Amino acid sequence: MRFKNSLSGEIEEFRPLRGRRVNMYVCGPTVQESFHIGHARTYIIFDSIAKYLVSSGYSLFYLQNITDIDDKIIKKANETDSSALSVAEKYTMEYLSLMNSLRVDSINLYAKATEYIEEIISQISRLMENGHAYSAGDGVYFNVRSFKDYGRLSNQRSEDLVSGTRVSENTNKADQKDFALWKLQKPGEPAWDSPWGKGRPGWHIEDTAITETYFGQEYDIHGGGSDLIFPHHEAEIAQMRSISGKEYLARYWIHTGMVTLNGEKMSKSLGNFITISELLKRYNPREVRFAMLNGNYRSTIDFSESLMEEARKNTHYLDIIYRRLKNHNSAYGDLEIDVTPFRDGIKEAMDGDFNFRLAFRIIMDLAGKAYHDFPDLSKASVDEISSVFEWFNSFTGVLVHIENSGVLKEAVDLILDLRRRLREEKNYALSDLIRGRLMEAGIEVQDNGKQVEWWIRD
RNA sequence: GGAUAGGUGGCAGAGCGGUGAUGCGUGGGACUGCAGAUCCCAUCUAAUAGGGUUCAACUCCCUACCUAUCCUCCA
Repeated sequence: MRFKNSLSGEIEEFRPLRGRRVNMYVCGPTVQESFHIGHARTYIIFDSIAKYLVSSGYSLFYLQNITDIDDKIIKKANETDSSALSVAEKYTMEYLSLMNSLRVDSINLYAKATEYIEEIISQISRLMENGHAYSAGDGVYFNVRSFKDYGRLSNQRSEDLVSGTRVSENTNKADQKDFALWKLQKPGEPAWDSPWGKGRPGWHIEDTAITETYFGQEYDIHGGGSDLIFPHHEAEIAQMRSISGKEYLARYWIHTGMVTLNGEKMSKSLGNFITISELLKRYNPREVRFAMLNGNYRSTIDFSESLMEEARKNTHYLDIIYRRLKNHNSAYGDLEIDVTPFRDGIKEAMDGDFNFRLAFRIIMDLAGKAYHDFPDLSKASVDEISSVFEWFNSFTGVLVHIENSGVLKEAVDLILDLRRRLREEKNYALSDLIRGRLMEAGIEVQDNGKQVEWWIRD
């Protein structure tokens, strides 16, 4: 398996530190505001990458943090006359629920920053002891000059970094590049005890505290949106490596591209975002996943209706074929289709820097072939094709869930059988009424010649 | 100004040093009680500009220009 490592800028062969075991960490959200399509894209991509790693035989520990204490959360709490805790809790719940809707369910553990204060303090103490951090007027800072590789991930030379024009000067810092490890409490702010006084952690330290806890000082993959490369990921590297003295924090870094709206980055601060909830009112989760995966994961995508419509069309096409394969209820033919080239093609696409777009194209080709030859297919071929679909679905999550057993199926089949008789009697008024009512109840019905197909709308 | 991706047909987007992927859209046809879906055909002097390498460049190299993102919080 090969993919682009942002640290080197090269596509590299993936070699985990310990055999088939893989530790992957992805930066989660700050829970202060509703989540938008950009978040959806990043987390859907990593969900699919995680699932692909698992389906390729790796034993994966996928860890994600949730930033539940931060300046913006406090600001939001003040604006809404509530506590930082309740703001964080509200949006944490919303986040988890959205991820659940989007079938993002590969994360083994969500770690909240506030539950790792002890570990955070331990890291800051070690940084103080070995001279990489210092206490200043309003908190504790990391001394960037003390870490020679600062800038390596983002390819920035340390000297080029501070122009001073856009950053409001903080006179407590010894150097403008330095970043906060611990912020001392201001009136009304939530705070924890520490050797440097009551306060709260800076943004970057939670990640290394959490990853050190579960993965140790060096691990395999670190992911996140490309807007986190600088300064966030640079800071994480500086913190952990200054403690560990090791060559790496994570061996491989994967960064996802941004989502723009009318050519401008969708972001909380600009306010030009479409929330995931709004999107889910108009498109089902599988369509959203398709749209977010259907392209190079590192490229910027411009969000548009046509992007979503294309995803909708393609998803529906796959649904039709997959449903037929799974609900095969007519005679089999004797045509054998060799699925090996399709399976290998998808594998090759995915192993080559997670080329979802190409994998999608190949599954579409297989779908077209299956549809075209459907009546002639042998049972073995139907099963083989289904298994390719299922494997594909195991990491993309774009296929429809097939309801092909149970009480509901019995009931719907019965209703549709009665409707079939009405149609034979040309009682279209009643048969259309039944179809209409089933549709209202969320059951799609399609008449394809004599075959009637139905499924539950999602 | 520095860094990182890119600039391909109406749109989205691959691949390849030498047969113009594919999807969406559009046009036409087939099928159909209706709705929906599907199928077939068509849609093309496609490569930001200018140099260079080569028998041959969209594909390699250089230059310019343009776009997005980062250099402040951000997925």
